[in-house]
Amino acid sequence: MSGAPRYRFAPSPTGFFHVGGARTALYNWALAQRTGGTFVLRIEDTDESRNSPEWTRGIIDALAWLGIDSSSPAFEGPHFQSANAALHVEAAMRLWREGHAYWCDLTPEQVQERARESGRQGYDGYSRDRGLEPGPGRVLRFRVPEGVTVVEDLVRGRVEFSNDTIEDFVLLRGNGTPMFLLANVVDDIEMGITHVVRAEEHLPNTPKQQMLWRALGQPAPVWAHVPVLVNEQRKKLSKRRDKVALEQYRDEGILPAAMVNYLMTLGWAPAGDTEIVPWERIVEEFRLEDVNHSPAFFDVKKLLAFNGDYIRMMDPAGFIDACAPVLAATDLWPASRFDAECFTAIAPHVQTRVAVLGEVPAMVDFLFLPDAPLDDASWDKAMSADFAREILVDMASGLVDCEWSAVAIKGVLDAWCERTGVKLGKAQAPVRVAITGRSVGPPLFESIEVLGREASLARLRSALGRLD
RNA sequence: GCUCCCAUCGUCUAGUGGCCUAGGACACCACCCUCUCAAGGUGGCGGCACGGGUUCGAAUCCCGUUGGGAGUGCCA
Repeated sequence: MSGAPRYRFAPSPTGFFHVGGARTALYNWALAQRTGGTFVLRIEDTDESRNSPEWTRGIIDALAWLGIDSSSPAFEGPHFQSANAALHVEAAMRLWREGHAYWCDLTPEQVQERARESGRQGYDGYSRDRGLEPGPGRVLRFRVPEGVTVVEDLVRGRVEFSNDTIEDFVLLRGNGTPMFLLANVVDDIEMGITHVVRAEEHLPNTPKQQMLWRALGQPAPVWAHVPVLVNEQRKKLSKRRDKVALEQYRDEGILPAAMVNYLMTLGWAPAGDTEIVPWERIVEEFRLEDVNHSPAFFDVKKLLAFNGDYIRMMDPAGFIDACAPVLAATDLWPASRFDAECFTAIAPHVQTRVAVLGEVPAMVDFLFLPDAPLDDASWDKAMSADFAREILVDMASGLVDCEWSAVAIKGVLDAWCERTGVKLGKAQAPVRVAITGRSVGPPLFESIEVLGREASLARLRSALGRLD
């Protein structure tokens, strides 16, 4: 065993990959990368039946999307906690033999009853000195020593817990199965974990775990409890009310680099005046000691802004490639009508106009539909202009034999504007609606060029017909 | 209730006793650019929760108040 640090990451078994978990994973990964350490993935559930292969697969896919590559030498796992049950029980028995734990035959109801009578919280240590042997229905409890437990935390500093506020917690259930807390520590020791970087919500449990490490004869790992992610109500992100599944953002067309960069700026900031920085710089600069102490609001608006920046940073070909999945998945047009060349031609114009890839299909659908997708509000507004009919007639004739380029097409409209004195900004509106169906979208003349002469003329005539 | 954590613009943050008249980013507003919408450019709005100390000097250190949050299972 070398001295290289080993960082444990354990996603909470929720059925999806939580954005908060994603950030913690990134912290661990960045640290492992910089220090030459190892990122140890652990699936933590003492109940094997809940460790579904799909869930594990999903975790690994999500991590890969974030750039945490399971085939990297720095990546280890997944380890399944439930596979180590025998080891957990063995450790518990050792703690009992050495006097660090004792058996208790009280039922949960009896424990509650005693607490109610004495007016004190939790278990009162009733069986501490009764010298009970193991037996069915009996739980093994840890004998919390007197004194104070000091947790040295890399982000919080020194945190003290008076041991008399910690009850003798259960290690082994009445049915003999190990509790999470025990399993966790035994696995950490077994896997040589040196750094535990996780969400702040685990801080109150830390003294218990640290006592377990000591009782098992091991020096505690380095702890780091990072602040939780909250919603606008300043409450911990919840599955019910908040959008917390990483997969959902991925499916909507958030770029992994943008998500990674944004997540890293929650509770931390790279040096300098810009927060948009490549992963390499994050690896170089990120320090747990610099992580903020207070909860951070997960701001989707800012995520979108980051994503827009990342979209614009892509080269045109890269953008086109990135759009492929959303274009293939859309049901806005029949798949057979999609034309890759058309999309390639219009792509640079949509690249500056979207914040997520998911917006792309709706912006170019008019190119792949037989007719302009009609938006009534846009139509009513644009066609109410008194020159609407006139301009459509003029374009319908002008486009018949003009040179087929965006500039030439613009020239036709410019000429009309010159004759009538109508501003181009006004004059383009009815044409835009006739061609694209909407009042907003990519630049008009390029759109017409890409659409083609025949289709454009057909749409102008069809709009004219509709005007009557 | 008990234990623990936290407190800089609306939001995310920089700041570790003098470089602070508190810097940046997102959002918002205005202007410029412009065929719509964006993008881009320029500028603006806006903050150290409160009260006491310590110090020549406090956003920064200490105490208290208030306000938030988390944990409190024979769950993980």
